[in-house]
Amino acid sequence: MAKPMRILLVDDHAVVRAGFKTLLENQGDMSVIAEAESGEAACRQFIEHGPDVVIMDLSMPGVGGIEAIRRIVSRQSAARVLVFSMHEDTLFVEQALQAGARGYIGKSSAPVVLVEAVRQIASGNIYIDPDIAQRLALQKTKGTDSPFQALTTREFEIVCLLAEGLSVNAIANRLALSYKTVANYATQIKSKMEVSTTSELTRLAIRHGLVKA
Amino acid sequence: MAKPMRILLVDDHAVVRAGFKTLLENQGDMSVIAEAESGEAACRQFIEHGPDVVIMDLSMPGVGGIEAIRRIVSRQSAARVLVFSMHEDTLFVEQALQAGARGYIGKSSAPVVLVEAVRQIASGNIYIDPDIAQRLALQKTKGTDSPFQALTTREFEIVCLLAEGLSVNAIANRLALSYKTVANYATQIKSKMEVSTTSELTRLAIRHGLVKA
DNA sequence: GTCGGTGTTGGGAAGTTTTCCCGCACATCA
DNA sequence: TGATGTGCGGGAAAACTTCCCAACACCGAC
Repeated sequence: MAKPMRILLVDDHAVVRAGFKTLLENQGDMSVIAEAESGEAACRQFIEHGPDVVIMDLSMPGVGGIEAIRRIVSRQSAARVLVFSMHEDTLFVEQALQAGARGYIGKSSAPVVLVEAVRQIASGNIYIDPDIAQRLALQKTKGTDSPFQALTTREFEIVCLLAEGLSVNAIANRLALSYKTVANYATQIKSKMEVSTTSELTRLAIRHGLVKA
Repeated sequence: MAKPMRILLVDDHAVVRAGFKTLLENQGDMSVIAEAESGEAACRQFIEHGPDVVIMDLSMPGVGGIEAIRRIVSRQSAARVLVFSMHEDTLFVEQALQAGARGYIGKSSAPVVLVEAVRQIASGNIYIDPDIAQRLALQKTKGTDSPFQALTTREFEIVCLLAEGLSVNAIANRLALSYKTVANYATQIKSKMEVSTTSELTRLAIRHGLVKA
């Protein structure tokens, strides 16, 4: 038998990590060699351990999952990152893949799908939950109506944080950007979304599933 | 050894269920006898199996976890429900306990806490994640159950308009007040509600049904 | 390869909003 | 008949927003 796959598990949720770890290691050929509970920690662990596969939750405090993927992939373009996310909104899928993720599975995926996805990605393939892939394809064919699709990656990232209630300053801090940059983005986003207050933006984001109420 | 605890696992997230199941069954004296992925299914499974403990996620599509707890407890007031939730917002904790939950642990709880919580609840005790319990107690000493009840009439009026997306200026106009007055109210409201951004306030208002998303 | 388009990052300056502190009016209630 | 709570708003400083601009990287087109 080949040597076990070396997996880095990233989720801010300790109980979920523990569950995953048990689940994966029960496969026999998978080994969770490191865990991280933030984007920053994920980058550090990635550099230190060079895992075969990274399993990454998107919604984490601090630098979010998308940004973590971006950092990891920019350092090591062959990195194999599997996103495991609570949101199945196709907007997040697109953003994650654009950031360099090799796979995406959602909260309603069957456990066997997680394992299968890890295997596929470890072999260098790309794996997207069939359900999600189908929806994504469907949306692509008929164009779509979410106003948020007009946003760039950065804009999307910022609108999520804004809608979650972070201040411009807090966002600048989290993303390591100048306060001015974030403020400018915020203005631009409101203009693109055709709203004038942060409150309207928040409600729009909630309606479109970018954040929960 | 006593016969194993019979557990009903409720989470709309199949992979998380699988992880939990493995984790719990590794304890030796816990057995997941049924799973459900919606509030409705949870009620049916509860009636059918009469588990010793129900582990319930709150955020589920359709009838949410809170409503499921309410239904289960109304049918069987001795039911032992442990809430395991992504949100650690005390609003949810209060709602869950009020609905009849016997325990609450959050996303950042250690795995050992989940196991401990299950044991405590199975023995008829109540278990709340210490961190959360502390925050809850703190809030109780200085607050009421619906945070918006602490607001005066005028404040309430203004918070509704703010959450609907009106600017301070627009509100001043509509209510024929000085914009200074409204701005001062807005500040005071945020302080009372313990939020720092309008976005947080909006989400709070939506969660409490003051406005629709 | 150069060119233009687009995305990202931020400075400058002016304008607007927020915040904090204060005072006044008025009603209610002990 | 004060004490208190509520409604209202001014002043000043701090913070934020907006608009306009510039540099840089990257990518596709010619």
